[in-house]
Amino acid sequence: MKEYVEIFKALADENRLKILQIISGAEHCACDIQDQLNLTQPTISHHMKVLQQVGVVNVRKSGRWMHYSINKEKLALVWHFINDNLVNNLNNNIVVSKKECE
Amino acid sequence: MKEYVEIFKALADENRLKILQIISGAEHCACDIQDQLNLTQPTISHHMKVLQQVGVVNVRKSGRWMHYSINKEKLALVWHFINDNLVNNLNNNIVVSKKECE
DNA sequence: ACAATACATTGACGATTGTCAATGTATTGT
DNA sequence: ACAATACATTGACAATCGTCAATGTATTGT
Repeated sequence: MKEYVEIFKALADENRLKILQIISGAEHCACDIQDQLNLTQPTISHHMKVLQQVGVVNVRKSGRWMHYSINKEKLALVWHFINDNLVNNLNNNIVVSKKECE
Repeated sequence: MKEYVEIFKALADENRLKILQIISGAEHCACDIQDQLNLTQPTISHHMKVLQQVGVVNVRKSGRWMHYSINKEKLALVWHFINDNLVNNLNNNIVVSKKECE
């Protein structure tokens, strides 16, 4: 579960969500991302590292360029986590004795 | 989109995820949640406020008790946001001129 | 070899966050 | 009316986070 906490932390930033939207259509290089966001290069680099570390983006290095793309499988896991654990509660938790509050 | 940033911030905490799991099975009061997490009452109160404000939990007051439950519709929206905007990119973004990086 | 390019790393800063102790506010039972 | 209960609010603190300027590291083209 701590894994999902880290993923949600990575998603909990407007600029990182924008980055994911940018690369969700097609693979993009870091310079490309920088052109579309009003941020410095080190900041972009930092955000890409965060997104990589939690596994929601894939990286492909080619010469001087780093090409980033969405890791759909990872995001699908997040998708399932929300659905199974929070919405539908598939892990039918042994409800620890509910108090008599009404 | 900023709305989803706030929701992901709310989900980006281990104790708040635990709270959501606890109430995902059935409605629970705050004291019930406190019994299952090793946190003080003010901290629980704070977390519940965060979860309420972004709309992922519903509240029902009955006398001295506050009864919390999952807002499934809201979580379904999060679920769709990830799927439509990040994984499948349904809002086919007008790809701003990709540079000639290869 | 050298300059230019694409990106990473470091260090610093203000801002935000999770937590708690102390205190406040309704509501219930006697 | 009064004590007890369930929860909210306030204020404080350490820790984390987003950002940038400065600098470092590969890689390419000349």
